[in-house]
Amino acid sequence: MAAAAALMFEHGVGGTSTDDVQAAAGVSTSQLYHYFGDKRTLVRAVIAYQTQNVLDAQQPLLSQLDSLDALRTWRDAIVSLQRQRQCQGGCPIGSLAAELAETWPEARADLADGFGQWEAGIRNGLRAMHARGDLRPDADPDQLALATLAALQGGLLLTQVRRDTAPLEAALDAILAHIASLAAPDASDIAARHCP
Amino acid sequence: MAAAAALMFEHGVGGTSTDDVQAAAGVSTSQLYHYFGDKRTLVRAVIAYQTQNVLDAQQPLLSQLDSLDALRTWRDAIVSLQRQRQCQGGCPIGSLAAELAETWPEARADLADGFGQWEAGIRNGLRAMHARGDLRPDADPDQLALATLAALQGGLLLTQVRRDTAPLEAALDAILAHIASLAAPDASDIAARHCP
DNA sequence: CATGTTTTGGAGTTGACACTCCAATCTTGG
DNA sequence: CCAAGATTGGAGTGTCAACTCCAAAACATG
Repeated sequence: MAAAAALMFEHGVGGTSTDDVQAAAGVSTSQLYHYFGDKRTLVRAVIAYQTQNVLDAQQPLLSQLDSLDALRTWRDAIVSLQRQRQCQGGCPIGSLAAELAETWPEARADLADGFGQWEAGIRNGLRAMHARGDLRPDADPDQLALATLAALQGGLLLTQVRRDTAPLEAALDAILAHIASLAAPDASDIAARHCP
Repeated sequence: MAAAAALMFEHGVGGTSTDDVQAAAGVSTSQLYHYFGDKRTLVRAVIAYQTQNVLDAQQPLLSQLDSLDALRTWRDAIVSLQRQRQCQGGCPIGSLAAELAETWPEARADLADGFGQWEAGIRNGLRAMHARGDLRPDADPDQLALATLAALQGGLLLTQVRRDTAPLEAALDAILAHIASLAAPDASDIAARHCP
């Protein structure tokens, strides 16, 4: 399972044969087919596994993503993770999505669901900020959450292709700056403001 | 060539056999191998073809992408194109990138180059705005261009997976709003500004 | 310990796919 | 009109990947 996920992350679904998975996991053909039935089932299991993996990894930061500082810490964590991977591999869910979405409706649904959960994590934080009055009333936290996830995915893709974290940083910094610009000014800001 | 590009856009590179291409293009095996040598060469030709396609399609808008209005028109064009495609297919370059980047260094380089040209198109417009004083001096047009392309790619991916243009719109609107917030205030804005 | 059930090993089958090969056809230059 | 070369058709080949199958081993239950 973990072996299959790792191989498919590295070589794509199409580039990973069941033999490869067997060799990496140290199991025989019959075991693999006994537990998974066929390759499609295996792939869907990998989708679920990777979704869970990503969500678990993000959980600690995601659950408290309700301030600009938290968002910046989150950004830094993602960038440094990508850097330590030498920009190889993009997003585990995003890569699967791009490869499978168009050719396999069931997989697309699974992946849409995975993205949905991720988006929900981000959305919760932004909604909390909004409810607390940290974001201006006219800001739409749901839309910002969607835009943030999109920026992350696009940044990861470009970063993967260019082998350079600059696009990821630019994308996340832009969306964070945008969120910051929608932050409700607090008392001290108002006091400090002056006419030009 | 066009047939191969269309098939690979729809079913991915792995999901497109040389037989499929032959059937779609109405040519025989020997023609295909006479002109392309092998599948790898064909795929690289498809990458070049799609890059050119995208750049040509964007050219009219991209070459004048030097104002907020132009950016908004560009955004609308992309969203409506995606909508009329019923959100199928994502970005021709982005899909290829996600599928091939990790497993084939030469293709990755080709795709990085394609993205580079696209980014350059966006960058030119933003640099023009910056030079003309439409953007605040502390805004970095190069970084904004990168972030814009990333937002577009991420938005397209999520839109493809969810079969709904909302993510694309959210992503592009966020980055455009961010650029707008970096626009240098003109005389009338300053006149209209007042202390709270 | 006996018997039935689940799990495992690995050889074997089937089909698809990238690619080859040579004969037939068309094009070109004299 | 002829010969040399370029181009085309399509059957054929080797490889590889997904999946099957059955016998052997492990395990459970009375």
